[in-house]
Amino acid sequence: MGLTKSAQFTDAQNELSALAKAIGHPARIAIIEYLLSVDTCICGDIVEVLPLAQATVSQHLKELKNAGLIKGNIEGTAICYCIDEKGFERTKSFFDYVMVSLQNKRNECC
Amino acid sequence: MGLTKSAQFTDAQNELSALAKAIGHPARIAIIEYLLSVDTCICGDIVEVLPLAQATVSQHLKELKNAGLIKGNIEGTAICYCIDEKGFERTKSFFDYVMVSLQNKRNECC
DNA sequence: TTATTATATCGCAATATTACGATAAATATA
DNA sequence: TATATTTATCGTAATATTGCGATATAATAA
Repeated sequence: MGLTKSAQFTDAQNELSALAKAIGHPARIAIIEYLLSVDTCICGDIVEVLPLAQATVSQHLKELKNAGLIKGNIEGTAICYCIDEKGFERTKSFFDYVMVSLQNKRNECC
Repeated sequence: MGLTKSAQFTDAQNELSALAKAIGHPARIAIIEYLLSVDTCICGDIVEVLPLAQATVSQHLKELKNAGLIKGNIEGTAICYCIDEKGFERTKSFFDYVMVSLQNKRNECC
């Protein structure tokens, strides 16, 4: 089997899990952190910083872009990537919701 | 190959990506949402709510527990699971950091 | 036009995840 | 003790992800 039953879950559940999944790799965390540390960036910069081959980095960038966490502009022969705030805001609002729910509950269960 | 090069990344990067990875499945989002919506819960409750077999749900619960996102108490023949605030706080602080970094930057790149 | 440079995609091999039925383990009940 | 009930684990099959070398693609430079 091994096929996630996406159709059985809500759109919100699928969208949020897709965002979290995209963040769920150390190389992609490193890319996000790097993008936050520089004003602008091209793919080549990141390849030099990461301990991975160019093809692999390109793949990780694609996944972050598909998830809506980064966006890119063509800039001559290079591509300038940067953080896409909207994706992060959606993910952050989930954690805010979780935190608020927890405080409204004061769970004595465990 | 297919073996994530964890050793090449920092502990913080690996820990955070592990948390995000655990959240990165719609069934596990659904479990978290369910735990937030009830005061207490046992595995049987969740199995009825989710469109998955009991063995699969148990596996997802185990992953959430390993990631430190939920915790469980033995309660007779049942197990009471609930949210582990610490794991969520660590993940949330990452998004807070990302958001603060973005605001301090006003990225004109893309 | 012909390099050169930068990024993306293809194809492959290896590991990981997902899902489930069957079964084990542990506690409660008759 | 025997039987149900509940959750965990095992074994297996299928799909997904990771990583890289090789190659394609696109734009600049000579």
